[in-house]
Amino acid sequence: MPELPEVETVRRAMAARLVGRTIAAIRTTDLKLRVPLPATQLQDLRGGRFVGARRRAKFLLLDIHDRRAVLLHLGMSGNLLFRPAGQRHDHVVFELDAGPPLVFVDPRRFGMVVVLEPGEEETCAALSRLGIEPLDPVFDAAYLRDRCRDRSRPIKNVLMDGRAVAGIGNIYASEALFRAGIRPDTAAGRLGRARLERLVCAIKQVLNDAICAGGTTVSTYEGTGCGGHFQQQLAVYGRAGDCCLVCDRPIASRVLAGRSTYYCPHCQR
DNA sequence: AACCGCGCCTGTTCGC
DNA sequence: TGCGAACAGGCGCGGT
Repeated sequence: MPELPEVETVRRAMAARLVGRTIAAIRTTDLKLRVPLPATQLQDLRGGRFVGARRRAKFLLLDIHDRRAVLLHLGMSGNLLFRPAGQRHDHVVFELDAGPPLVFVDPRRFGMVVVLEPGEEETCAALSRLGIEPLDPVFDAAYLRDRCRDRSRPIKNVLMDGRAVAGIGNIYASEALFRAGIRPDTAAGRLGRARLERLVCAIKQVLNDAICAGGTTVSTYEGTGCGGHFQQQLAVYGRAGDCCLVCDRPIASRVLAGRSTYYCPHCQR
């Protein structure tokens, strides 16, 4: 599922291949995604030229020359692909002035595509609720400690709460906690400065490693173009019952905040 | 106010 | 073998 590293991978692909292209035509389906597709607003983008590709948490912003922007969320099965359109689950098709069209594909329809008019980004509710970026230098142990202070909820829930730090999903929360040697169900408020320092380090490291690998490819998400290969570096996610790569004992799993969580009961305390 | 649990979706996997 | 149930999950919302 697309989390921060996967969205960043798509962003880079858009920066390389989409920026500079002009929209020749747009086609949309009638199917409702997370919100209904704004068919008319999308049609009105015809003639617009893409001038930038940005990421905020798991949101993508494709900037148009006239200060409008296309705001996308890949949900859990969304993708942006340069290829001929017409397949099942193709929801939005951007015909371009050169090359194959850009297609927004999303089988499970948890994704979102909206058009932001000039200035609308600043007032956009979905974006304004977001916490800070985990790869931003302002995300440090002091910040995380502030978000954990007096909290009894599990640390994994804090990491997954986009209002604190945005873009970490289920895969990378599990992986970062493993790298930091912290049990996912540890009450956030019980973590001291040293452990939070380690956790912040582990989060940045695992996200950067995954971005370098082009993201994680799983059954529901093949990545953009050739797809990422971070799944080869997963230490705990999806490995319940398998041997821990460090201590050889079995990886455990349990549900936290309604999400499967994987950890090594021996390496994580 | 904080936080948990639910529902939205569909493709895949599992058990009977 | 074939079918339905369970599961996957980001996120907003409603209830506690």
